[in-house]
Amino acid sequence: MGTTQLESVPEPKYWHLKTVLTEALDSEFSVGEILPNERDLAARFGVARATLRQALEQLELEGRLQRRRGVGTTVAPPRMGVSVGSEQHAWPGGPDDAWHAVDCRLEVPPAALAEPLVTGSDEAVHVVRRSRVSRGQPVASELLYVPAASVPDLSGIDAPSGAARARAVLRELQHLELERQENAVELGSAGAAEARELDRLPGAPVLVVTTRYIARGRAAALSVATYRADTCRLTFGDSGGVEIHHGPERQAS
Amino acid sequence: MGTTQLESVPEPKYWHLKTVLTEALDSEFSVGEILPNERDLAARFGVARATLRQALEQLELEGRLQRRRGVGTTVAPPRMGVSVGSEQHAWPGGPDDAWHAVDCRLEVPPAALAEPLVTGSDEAVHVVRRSRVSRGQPVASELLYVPAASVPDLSGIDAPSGAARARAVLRELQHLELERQENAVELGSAGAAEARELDRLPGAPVLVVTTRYIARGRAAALSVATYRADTCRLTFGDSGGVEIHHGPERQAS
DNA sequence: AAGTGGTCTAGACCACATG
DNA sequence: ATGTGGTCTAGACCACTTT
Repeated sequence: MGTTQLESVPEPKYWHLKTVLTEALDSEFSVGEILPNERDLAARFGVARATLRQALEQLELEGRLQRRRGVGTTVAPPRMGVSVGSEQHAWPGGPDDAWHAVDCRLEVPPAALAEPLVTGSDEAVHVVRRSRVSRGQPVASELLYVPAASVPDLSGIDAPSGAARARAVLRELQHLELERQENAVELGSAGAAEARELDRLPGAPVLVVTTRYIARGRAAALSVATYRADTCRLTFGDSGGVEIHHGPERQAS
Repeated sequence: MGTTQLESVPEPKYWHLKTVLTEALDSEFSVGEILPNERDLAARFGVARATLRQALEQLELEGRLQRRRGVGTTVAPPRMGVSVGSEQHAWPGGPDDAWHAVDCRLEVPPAALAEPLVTGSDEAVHVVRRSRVSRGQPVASELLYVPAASVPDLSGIDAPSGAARARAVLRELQHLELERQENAVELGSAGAAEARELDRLPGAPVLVVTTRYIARGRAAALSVATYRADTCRLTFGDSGGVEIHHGPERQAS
């Protein structure tokens, strides 16, 4: 024959690059190790920097690489499993929940949330801001919308805002009997605020977990939590979750 | 004073573009409507095509747009909620599950899955391929790994492969008593095979749902399901899920 | 054949972190 | 000051769908 009649559908360069890099990561690199810079890598592979970046972007999306402006590109550790929507339903802020309250303000929620909250469109609700840290790294940022009707006894609390008030709202929530909770996960991108909180650039991919807490047949609270998609694997249902390993990938010295 | 001393941190053009486009989508466009082509849009906004594309990519990632090569860019409908990990644990292939079996082969699973499956590294297992369609659109593709030990009575089945054998394997699974299941969700990108199955380009963002089915204290099956991240919102726990609406967005005529 | 989005290039400049 | 990744440009060509 002579010519190998394959390549009738030549795969894009960045795709091939990604494959090569993935194999290199699996076999020749250690977690935490820094890669050559983009200009050198591009030259080494004989492609334009933009093409190389296309491959690196995908690898970062898959949690294999971590890139930081001004610093460099490093090999990322395996994603950490973070548990969401535990089997035994529980209010946020209860014992053994991984969050810590940051702030609380009284605000009118975005129009997009009016329906699931069952509040009037212009009705102000308590907005509790919480953050979640795992292994010393911020992994999620949450906005918890609590209609005033869900925490009727919120009096005698002098703090009009701040972490103290946030904890007070969460404490009052526990008094309600939780019927059930509804969860949803979808892909999103970090807004300016979440990006700062998660130590990422705006637009970074995030997993958005929306939880509706139902009590007495009504939505007593609505949580919108954004998790770093590059570093997190969300586990739910029963304990733990499944560990997936890439390759040899030793620990960097 | 004079100059508005803001813009000390000027936001990137593509970010601003994304904001403008989002507002336009919310107020001036209908679901299914086609946008002007990229060259025209770029010219209209006075930016390079690559910059415009950066904005469009993010909007597609967020499920607001749908782009198809050779066709154009259209306004995407709201994401559809697809239920995963139903509350009442059940084996795959049971009554009222949304999947349909496609194929089944006997293969050695990728090394990365050996540990969660608890099989020997070189042990072949049944690999059932299933696909899931919702509203006439493919939304997910699954590989279900079933160790031979989990389906001991798989004899008298003459079909060595194909959909018939796949259904047989699933049927045999029901005989085991399911202890519990462990779920995890993470972000990934479609490989060549999944991309074809999901009607997307390779590298498209997907939500990977890994489920480990536990019976008699051992992993009796392992499912790796990849969902289209652009069109799907995964719901779990109790029924339904939370509906989020963007804006007016009328239905296209 | 025409029109669309997808890939690729070779540059330039900017924002950020570090020495 | 230097080096990194992030943004942006103005072009070119390719793969695909539709007419």
